[in-house]
Formats: sequence, C-alpha cells, structure tokens
Amino acid sequence: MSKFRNKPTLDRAAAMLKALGHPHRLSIFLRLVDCCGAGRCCGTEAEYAACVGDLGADLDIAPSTLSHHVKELRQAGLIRVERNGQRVECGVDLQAVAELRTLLHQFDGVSAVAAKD
Amino acid sequence: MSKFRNKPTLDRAAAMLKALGHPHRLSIFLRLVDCCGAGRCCGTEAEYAACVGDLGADLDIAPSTLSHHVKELRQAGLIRVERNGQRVECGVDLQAVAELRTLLHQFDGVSAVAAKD
DNA sequence: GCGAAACTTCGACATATATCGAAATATAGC
DNA sequence: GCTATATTTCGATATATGTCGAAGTTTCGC
Repeated sequence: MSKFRNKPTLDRAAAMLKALGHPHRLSIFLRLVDCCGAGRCCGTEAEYAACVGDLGADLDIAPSTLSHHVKELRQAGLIRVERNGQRVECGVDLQAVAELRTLLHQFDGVSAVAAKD
Repeated sequence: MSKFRNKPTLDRAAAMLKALGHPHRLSIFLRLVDCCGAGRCCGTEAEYAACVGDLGADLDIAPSTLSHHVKELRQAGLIRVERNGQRVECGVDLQAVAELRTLLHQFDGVSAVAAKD
C-alpha cells in the first residue's frame, strides 16, 4: 500500500487503469508496448514506435473513435504523441509504465499466500 | 502481446483493469491486498481478509455505494466474497492477481528501452 | 420473537463514455 | 495552389456509471 495511501497518487493510478480498462485502448496500448520492445520498429527518438493509424489497424473502429482513444491514453499519461509530417507518432510513456509496475508490486505479498496454499 | 491477442483474454483483462480504474475501488482492492499480505489479519480460510464494512472504512461513501463497488470487483473476478455470520468477508482472488501479473509482464520489454536511455 | 448490525437491492438522478459521420486542420507532393 | 493522406474536432446519440436514500434480507444475541 504505502505510497498509494496518497490521494493524488491513487487517483493517478486509477486514471491509468481506467484508461487501460477498455478492450480497444488496452489493445492499442499493448500493440504500442509490443512495438517498443527490444528496440524494434522504433523511430528516431527510440521512444516513438507507431503512428495513430497503425495502432487501430485491425480494430474496426472509425478514425474519430481511434483518435478519441489515443487522446484518452495520452491524457492518462500512458503514452506520448508527437507530430511527424502527416503522421502522429505514439510511444509508451516510460514513467507511466514504471508507475504501473510499482503499483503491481503491491500484489507481490499476495502470491506468498498463494504459494502457501 | 502473445496471449492478449486472444479476444476473450483481452476483454477479461480490460474488465479487471476497468474495475480497478476507480479511486474508491482501487483503494478497496489495495486495502484487501494489504490485509492478505504476509498472512496478517486473514480469516480461517487464509483467503478471506476483511469484511465489506472494513474495506470502506475511511472512504466516506454510503453503504449502498460501497456494496456496489464490492460487487463490481467481484464481477470482474478480482475478489471473492463469502458470508460469515453477519459479516460478508472478502478476499483477493489469487488467480486474478496472477493474470494481472502476466499482463504487466508484457511491459518488461519497455523497461529495457528505458535502461538504454 | 425482537431489535440491532451488516449488507444488498431498488429506484432515481446526474454525469461520463463510446461511438459515429461530417467537417475542419495539417502536411506532403505535384 | 490543388489533391490526397492522416488525424482531430464537433455534435449527436445511446448506453453505462457513481451516487444516494429508502426499504428489504440475514444473522446474532437476548
């Protein structure tokens, strides 16, 4: 628990989880994570991995809806976007991923109980 | 990405994240995780850690609202509840936590990029 | 059996979300 | 400048969510 007793921290974490709590956005985010992994297909900055259009490729949603979801992810702090010509490139926000990892570490104690079973 | 390309798996993960994506529910869940950790304050089954009332202690919400949130967490598969006398005891669902951990492992590749910075 | 304690269910309400299509904006290439 | 491509903004709409208070359900202890 520790730092998540802090209200702003808790709220921010909840906002990130909420943003990921939609199949389309989770899918978009995972694809981005996938693109960023192992230095593959990353742009010049190594931080930007795919453009908005690529992320919604097989999602079967309107461009405006895709744009909306990307905006939600950005506002939650999960991704960063940067215009590059016609394209708008997206990348995972590393700080955000680190925070999510910290949050999930809270659960480590629970596995211990599981092991005890 | 791997298993999260699978639609049911993705949807289930999104449902869990969505359930955690509200400050009150995240708070409730973290408290439960906290209670389960290190074998502290756990009930007879070792799986049930706190009753509904305890979980909403300093949340300042109506009992009916608390009940609603607990139900959401249960329906998302994150917690289990069991009546014990007047109390309804709650416990973290270990399977769910394991799934969340698996999901977060998808992010491990991204840290590698971070380290490269 | 009665009253209190701990929850849940119900009904109402305000607000937020997901979605689309149409129109607007930005950029590249000719 | 004109056109095509990529993306965003806007307005509309349907549905979902968070919240409460009032009433109902279970169970305990007397």
